[in-house]
Amino acid sequence: MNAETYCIAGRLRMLARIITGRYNDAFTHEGVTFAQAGLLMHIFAQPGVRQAELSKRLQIEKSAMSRDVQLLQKKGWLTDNLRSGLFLTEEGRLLAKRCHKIWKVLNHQVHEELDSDAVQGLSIFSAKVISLQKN
Amino acid sequence: MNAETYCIAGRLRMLARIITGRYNDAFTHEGVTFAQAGLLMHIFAQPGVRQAELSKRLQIEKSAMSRDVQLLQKKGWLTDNLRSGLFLTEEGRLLAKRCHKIWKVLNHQVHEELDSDAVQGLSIFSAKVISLQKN
DNA sequence: CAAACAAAGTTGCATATACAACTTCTCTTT
DNA sequence: AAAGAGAAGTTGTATATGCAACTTTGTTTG
Repeated sequence: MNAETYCIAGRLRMLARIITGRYNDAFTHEGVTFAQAGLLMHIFAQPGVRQAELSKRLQIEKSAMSRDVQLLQKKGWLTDNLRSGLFLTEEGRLLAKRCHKIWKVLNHQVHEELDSDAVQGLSIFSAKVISLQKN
Repeated sequence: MNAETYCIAGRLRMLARIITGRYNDAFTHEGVTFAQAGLLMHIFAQPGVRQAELSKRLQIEKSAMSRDVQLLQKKGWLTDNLRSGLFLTEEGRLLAKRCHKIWKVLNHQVHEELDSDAVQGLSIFSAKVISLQKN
């Protein structure tokens, strides 16, 4: 390992921009961003989940989460009362299912393109960051 | 390596949020975000650099870059003509130097906290993504 | 029960980011 | 030099994100 310490934050942010772009492309024809699709899939998998729970799990600030879910609701994918658990509308459920299909194929493709060393590299990094996080 | 393929984009975005928060904290008392500090340091290191060049290097969309540099200018850290290369004002140079001191210490701390396996994991991942990018 | 407190959610404000469309700049070729 | 092409930069519009302050909701306790 060389002594030249590159910027962890800068690198991560750049990678997130690159990969987010790739995922966004895959979802454009459904009219959603990756961030929206991700939330929809989380809510689909756990109907009634609270904002606070998603906020912790995804490490998104609660006010950002509040606005994200308001947007999903405005688009007609979430039922009315956002304060007592999140539930998909029928339209939201259908969309979430289509997103999941897209995601599954795409994520598999990306895993293959990056090869297992790269993916494992990210896993190791991720595990370490998360382990420090929980303190 | 297990068969359960986690979401590369989701993971990266979460990590970027976590680490960005950490870096932002370190820069708050200078009144800059990490993103701003990073740009200042790049421009300090390469006076006269073009937006297009930074845009490619950091993989930030050109319109986003345009607004980022406009903000730096509004804050008094960049000289007038943004279309013919970016130059720091005296105030900008002083700030960039202070940011670099902060960054150096912080980035070193983070490298140590994460240990070399984690950092190397990110390097491997990063190298692979960037190699695919250049096609 | 009522006041106090804590947790959850929202809103004001600011920044970071992308895509599409437009403008400006630069260079080449005639 | 005029025209055209392509690169660079900007602007309109929308989303994603964070911090601080506020409101609402739920729990604890005197």
